[in-house]
Amino acid sequence: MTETIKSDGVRNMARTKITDVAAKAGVSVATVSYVLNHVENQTISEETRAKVEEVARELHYVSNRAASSLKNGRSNLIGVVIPQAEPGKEILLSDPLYGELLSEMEYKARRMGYHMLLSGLGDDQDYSGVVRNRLLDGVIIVGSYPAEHLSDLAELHAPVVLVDACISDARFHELTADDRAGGKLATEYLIGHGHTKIAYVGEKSEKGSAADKRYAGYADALAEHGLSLERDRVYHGKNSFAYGEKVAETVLAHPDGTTAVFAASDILAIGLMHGFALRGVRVPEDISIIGFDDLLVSRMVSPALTTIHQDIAAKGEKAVDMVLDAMVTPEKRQSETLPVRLVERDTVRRI
Amino acid sequence: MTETIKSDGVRNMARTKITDVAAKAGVSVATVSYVLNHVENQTISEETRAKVEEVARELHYVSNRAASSLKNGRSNLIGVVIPQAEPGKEILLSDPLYGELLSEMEYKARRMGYHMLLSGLGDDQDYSGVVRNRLLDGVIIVGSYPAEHLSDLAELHAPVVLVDACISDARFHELTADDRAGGKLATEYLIGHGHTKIAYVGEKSEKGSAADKRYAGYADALAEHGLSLERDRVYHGKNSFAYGEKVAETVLAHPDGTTAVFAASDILAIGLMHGFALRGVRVPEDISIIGFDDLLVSRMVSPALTTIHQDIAAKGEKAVDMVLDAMVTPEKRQSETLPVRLVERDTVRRI
DNA sequence: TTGAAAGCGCTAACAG
DNA sequence: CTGTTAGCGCTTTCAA
Repeated sequence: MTETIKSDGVRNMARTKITDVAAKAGVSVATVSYVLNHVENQTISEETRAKVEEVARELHYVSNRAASSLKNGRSNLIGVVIPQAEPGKEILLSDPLYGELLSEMEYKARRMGYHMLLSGLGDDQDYSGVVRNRLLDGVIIVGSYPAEHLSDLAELHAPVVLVDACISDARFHELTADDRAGGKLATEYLIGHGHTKIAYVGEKSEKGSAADKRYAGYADALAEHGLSLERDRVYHGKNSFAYGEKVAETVLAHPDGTTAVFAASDILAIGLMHGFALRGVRVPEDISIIGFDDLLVSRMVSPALTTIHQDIAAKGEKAVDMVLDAMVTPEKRQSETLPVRLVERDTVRRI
Repeated sequence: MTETIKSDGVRNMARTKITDVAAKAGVSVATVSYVLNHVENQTISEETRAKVEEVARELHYVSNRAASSLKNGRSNLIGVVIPQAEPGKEILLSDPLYGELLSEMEYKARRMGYHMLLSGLGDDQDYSGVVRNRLLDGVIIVGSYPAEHLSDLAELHAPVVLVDACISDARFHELTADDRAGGKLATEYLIGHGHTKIAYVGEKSEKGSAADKRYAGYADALAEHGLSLERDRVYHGKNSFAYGEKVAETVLAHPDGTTAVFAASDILAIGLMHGFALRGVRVPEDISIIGFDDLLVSRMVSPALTTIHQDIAAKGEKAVDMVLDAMVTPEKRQSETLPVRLVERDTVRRI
């Protein structure tokens, strides 16, 4: 390793490269490559192998992935995209759900020998350029993606897994929770506790989105139990704590009263709880509430939130499994729906 | 773009490359490179420039970063490391703080033309191999990093910014919040509200860590106000909701009573609140509590948590600024301490 | 069982 | 103002 001056004037240790290892070990670069990459069908004498490995260790050799990527077109990189709520702001910020999901994906990817490239995405932006530029081996998109750029994604060589996407598109693999069943479960639980004046609070969102399916489940349950879906008990807004807090007032103002709320996400439910508390309305004594997601924080609020649990850890891990599988069998389209279940805590009372 | 069969048998569209653009535009590859990279000091006729840009667009040309990285040794990639709490589990999972921080860093990096490589890290692992393998241009390490591998990091060509690190090491740039001042501020606020029996709950952690400095601030405030630091009012445990919930009982069991708690993190404070609620102890009527961090969730709990605010968004943005600056002026060591401030909400009462 | 050598696509020094 | 060309470090085919 000799001291060199780079053209930009930065003083740098020249990196050990495969030729250095080859020279010191007295073999060719090919042999070094074979040994270090554990190339199958390439028989190497035990002696040579040991020698190469020893020298590589001695020289602290680390391969240059730019070179191998250039050669073989792969990057060992999975791109994870979390589209942004607001243009230019907040990516995973607004909902802790994303942090939990990401965390799991990163851990799984790492165990499988991949790294994770994390990106937010503005409303109108296209990710396919990044995929090509960085030679990403696979892509996971969480949430919605601008419809006008879906085709560009589809033309990529890299498999794309859509997690909780609004659209169902045969060109992509998809992973969701059983949102409709969960919405139904939540609503039936309220009905089972004697509630009939049940409000729905959820994100105003595209057809086919998770929120939309949760709403459908709400409608299913009402219909099945002979309750009519009253439009004025349905509140649509942003999927945020702030909106929940704000809409609490509107919910309380319903002329006929409301005894229970199904919030389509925990973050909304927690906002509602806060809004109720602000107005001296007690949960669950005065009004019951059930959420959806089972965030880590949902058991931290007081009272602890009754909610529909989705296994976020499993979702993150599964998403990575799916891209990796798709890299091996690109022709097989994968579509998975993860089960949900009810978690009884303290925000619903029997009336 | 012709259809090719790769050696692995995968059918693939051959990528448009710079030679394709050059050929179609009737110029050399050098010219294309100059135009597309906006190379300074390289005067290109407006006509040529326009032609090249047009052709590049027509052909949907996207450069191959493996090739440029190989050539110039840079990746336009910033590595962000979040050491794991438990070996093999939970990276940013346990504390929503990380999600907020990450989010900001990613957004800033993206605006600056970089991508973010996110990694967790086991207790004994070394990141320097990744930095060399991926030619990372800069590294941000959040939290603690295994001391035995610090030297490897220091030898890298890439600048390293330690965010909230335990150690202060001249070989690295560092970014922290003013934890000690914050700890003092919190404790003084309690004292100012008439409290004298003030407990401290915080993570048992290394000397020099954020938690340690917050504790020092607590001690400062007590000393300055003539209160003695009673060891049996100091509770050390894991920085988690669960520990806060559990330790609530111990805090309440103090023979002389405790009227206020300074929790060294919001996640602990919220755990404590929950633990108190479980035991029918009201906040702030029966016991006051103040936290540290001002997480998004801290205003979501009821009552909303009084806490020391640190500007997590600013911290994330600053961290990225610092690595980018360090890439330009590697010789200048940067060390920044961000201010904190008190946010009065509803968990401390005057006695 | 090993080695020689041809690129992968791009940048930038240098020549024109 | 534009083009030629020598690599960057690695993988892999083919020959020995």
